[in-house]
Amino acid sequence: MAATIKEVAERAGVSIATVSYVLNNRSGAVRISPRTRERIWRAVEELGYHPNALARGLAGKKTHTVALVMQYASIFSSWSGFTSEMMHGVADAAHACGLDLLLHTRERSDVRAEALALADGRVDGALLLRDWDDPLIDLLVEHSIPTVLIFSRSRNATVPYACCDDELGGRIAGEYLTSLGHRHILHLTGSPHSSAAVDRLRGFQNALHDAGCALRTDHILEAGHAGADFTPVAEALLREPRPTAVFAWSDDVALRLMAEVRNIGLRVPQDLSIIGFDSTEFCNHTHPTLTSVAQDIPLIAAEGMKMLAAMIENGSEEAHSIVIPPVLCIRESTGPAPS
Amino acid sequence: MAATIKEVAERAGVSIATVSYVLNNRSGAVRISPRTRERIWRAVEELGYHPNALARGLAGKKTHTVALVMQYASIFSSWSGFTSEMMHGVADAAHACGLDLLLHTRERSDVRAEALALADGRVDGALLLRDWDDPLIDLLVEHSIPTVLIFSRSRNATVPYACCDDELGGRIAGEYLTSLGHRHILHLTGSPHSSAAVDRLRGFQNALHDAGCALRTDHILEAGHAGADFTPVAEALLREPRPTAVFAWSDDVALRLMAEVRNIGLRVPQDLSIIGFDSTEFCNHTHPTLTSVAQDIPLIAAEGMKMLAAMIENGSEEAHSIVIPPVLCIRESTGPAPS
DNA sequence: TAATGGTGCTGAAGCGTTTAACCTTAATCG
DNA sequence: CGATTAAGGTTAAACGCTTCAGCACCATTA
Repeated sequence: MAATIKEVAERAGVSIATVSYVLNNRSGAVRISPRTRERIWRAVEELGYHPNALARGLAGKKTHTVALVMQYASIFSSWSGFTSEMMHGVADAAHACGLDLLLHTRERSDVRAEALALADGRVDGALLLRDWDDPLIDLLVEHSIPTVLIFSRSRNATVPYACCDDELGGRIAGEYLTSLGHRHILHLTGSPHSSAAVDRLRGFQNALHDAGCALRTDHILEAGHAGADFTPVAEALLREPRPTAVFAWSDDVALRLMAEVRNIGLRVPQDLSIIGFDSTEFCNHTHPTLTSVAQDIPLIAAEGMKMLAAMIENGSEEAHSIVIPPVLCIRESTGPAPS
Repeated sequence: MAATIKEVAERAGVSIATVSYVLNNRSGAVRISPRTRERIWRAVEELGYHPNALARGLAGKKTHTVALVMQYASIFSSWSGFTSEMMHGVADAAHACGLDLLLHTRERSDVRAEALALADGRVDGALLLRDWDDPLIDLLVEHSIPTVLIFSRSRNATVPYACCDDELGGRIAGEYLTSLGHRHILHLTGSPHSSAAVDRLRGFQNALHDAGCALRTDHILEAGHAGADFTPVAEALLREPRPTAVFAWSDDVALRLMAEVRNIGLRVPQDLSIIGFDSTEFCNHTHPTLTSVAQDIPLIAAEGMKMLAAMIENGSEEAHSIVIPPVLCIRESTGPAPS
């Protein structure tokens, strides 16, 4: 259907090889006169030729495509804007690096199959948004597929990552709330498989400990993205000693908490302060607006993509992980502890 | 690096062709004894073999990959959850159809280049989330790439589409607001290049007209997704005759409107009713919760994907567009017109 | 005049599959 | 007993591209 390199060669009256050299501008490898170049480009133009990416990938060794591999379900079912901002960053950076994006959102049940599928030649590398202990990571290394983790640390030293300094983020939240005078604080954490959630918890715990009001075990509740049950949270809010503040590990969770809190009849922030994480755009549009620890999501995503591009280019050497510090973004949902 | 079909053949002691036949289970084409099959599968297992998708695509004629082509910038910069729900639907359906997803989010400046890139052999078809008058559509048809539009009608009869009945959606909003007694209503519309925005406007206009309170021209304001300027909206809200209700063409816009309205000092819904479109999850979490015309985003996305899969399978014949009716979802942001 | 070197190109071998066409062997038939 | 036929494969030509190795030609140089 589409024109092939052969047709271009015929029309320009040269060999296929010559066309290939000109198209890839492999200067130095072989010299081609300006006149011949000119003729070839004209033929390309006239035929509307575009090289076949499959053939190119097969013959050469690069496809200029990377996979974005996500945890299924959990990721697109969240409506916090995290996903959108991340995709934005990833797509931007990929484009800037001249890479195309193949989306992988399979169940994580058949990790081996997923790894094999990723090794089918279509991609030069993989950007992973997965649990930090995901077996897929090691499998990709085995298949020697350049891999970078985003929004998670990596336990495999050969796999670099780009993420927020989540421990610092947790600490920031803790220091801020205690500085407001809060002593009894609830923490809604994420999955224990998420290094981000775990780190935020640890940082938060340390901050509270340093402030002399250690986090109670029964004040740590897991509240993943999706339609998690919030009744334990409601109970904890009313149980003595009643918390006067909540640190939610994500804006997503914070927002759902706000609705819950309204139902109970507590006022934010007079009765209860709430702080989230991510500081996505909609924090400005809730009522009251949501105080949140801000991580630069597009930046982190983009940095991850750039690292991956570099690994693909130069081999996996010298790829160095990157950790971006978060900053506190104070809005209306937090205030002094009630006396 | 990865095992090839050749190695499998050698290990199983058969020819490459035999392996190919067994792997693709092309029964009827050639017969292979159970014992040979068995040996081949064992070799596959032992070598961890997975066919190279590029070679397969080159030799055969299918890649089992489709492109999801989006309007750049506009799409991931929205935080309303539309994008997330759509991606969810698309990813799900693609997986169900055995298709992989290649993401295309280029600028729409170089449409010809984009079309050529889509014709580079990597994809069997394209799912488009674009302006309804986008020149890319016709270009893809020229290149005879199976194409389906989602969330937009198509002006090219050979390109089927899956979308919401947006005109009905507009009508529903109009009938509901007029039934509440509102006579002066503001409409925040989207881009004139979006068939959804245009259709919703038309349906809304018709409904108001039928109710005997035609929509004033100065009560139609464009408010696209991104950081559009809202001062004209603020002005219109205070200008006589003062609107008592607003129909926003998307939840995204409605949410930003709510913040704006709070600044002005109007109460929702006592002073001003607000109705959005999409009824994404966060409508349940705003304060007050947001009344909205609900379209089934994942369903529409999935139907589009299924149509595309069918077109790829059976050729472009008999593909029939699908239009899903929306329903009204009443929450707290709308109420009777103030007397 | 022969050797050397640069210029400008071409031939052909891959890359890993699919698939139409053909080949071999042994059993079956008339 | 020679001809069919079925079973169970194999051969080799694509698919569209990259790239190494060479080759012909002309202009220098020794």
